[in-house]
Amino acid sequence: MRLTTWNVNSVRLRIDLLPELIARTGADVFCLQETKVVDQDFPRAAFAALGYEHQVISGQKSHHGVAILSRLPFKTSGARNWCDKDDRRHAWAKLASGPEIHNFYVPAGGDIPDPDANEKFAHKLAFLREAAAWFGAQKSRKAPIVLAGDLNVAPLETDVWSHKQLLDVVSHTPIEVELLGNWMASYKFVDAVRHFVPPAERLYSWWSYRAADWAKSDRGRRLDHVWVSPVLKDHLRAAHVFKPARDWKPPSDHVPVTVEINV
DNA sequence: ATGGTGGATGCTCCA
Repeated sequence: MRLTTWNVNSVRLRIDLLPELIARTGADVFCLQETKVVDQDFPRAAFAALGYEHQVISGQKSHHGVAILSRLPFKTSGARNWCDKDDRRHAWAKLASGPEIHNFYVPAGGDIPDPDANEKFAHKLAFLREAAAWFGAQKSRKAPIVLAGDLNVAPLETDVWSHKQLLDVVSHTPIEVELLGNWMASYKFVDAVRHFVPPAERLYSWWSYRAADWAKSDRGRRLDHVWVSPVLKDHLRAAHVFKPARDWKPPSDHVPVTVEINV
């Protein structure tokens, strides 16, 4: 099974890139974030026509929004609210024969890395804590789970273009890195991408729109992740960050991340 | 130190 996570920054603007995306990733399952569209306007038919007829969509007007689009059938699927908000930031699907998939869009957190001064940052920290508590409370921590999404945290020093310069920049602050680590530990998740790419090697999945030349300045961050639960660790086959997508027209500021798992 | 761009929306917010 190949699973691709991609923050599309508007699914309707990115829809024409789908055939290329499918050709490049061979995805059986897509986890999309920032779809930015209400469910009734989601381009369901375009995905179905390409073979992704199993869909769970949780969107809202203008902001956020997630979707799982799959060639493989679901046994059950749904969406969940976090932090008592009805932001659409999480969808899940249990494959009929395969793992349970969770797709997350963690709050970006605003600009000021102080929860007292910035309620968006407070929300982000609360979200990370609540997610860790939720997975930690699962009765059996043995289910095969793939957790993917834009987690809006770059945990390793090599996940950002400058560890020192980003220590006080939201996405790479010590408290965010600690809370993301707690979330991983809550279910003993394994970072499926770093399983293949050594931590010493720089790796990014996002480059700001605000650079004159994103590739030349290369000030990226690895915000998009795929984690697997321990039982799937030995089933991991490959991981790939599809950097050329940053030059697609029109580009998302995030690129697709694909993981291949034997299931 | 600052502002830079892009998306959805509707004369601004969010990333």
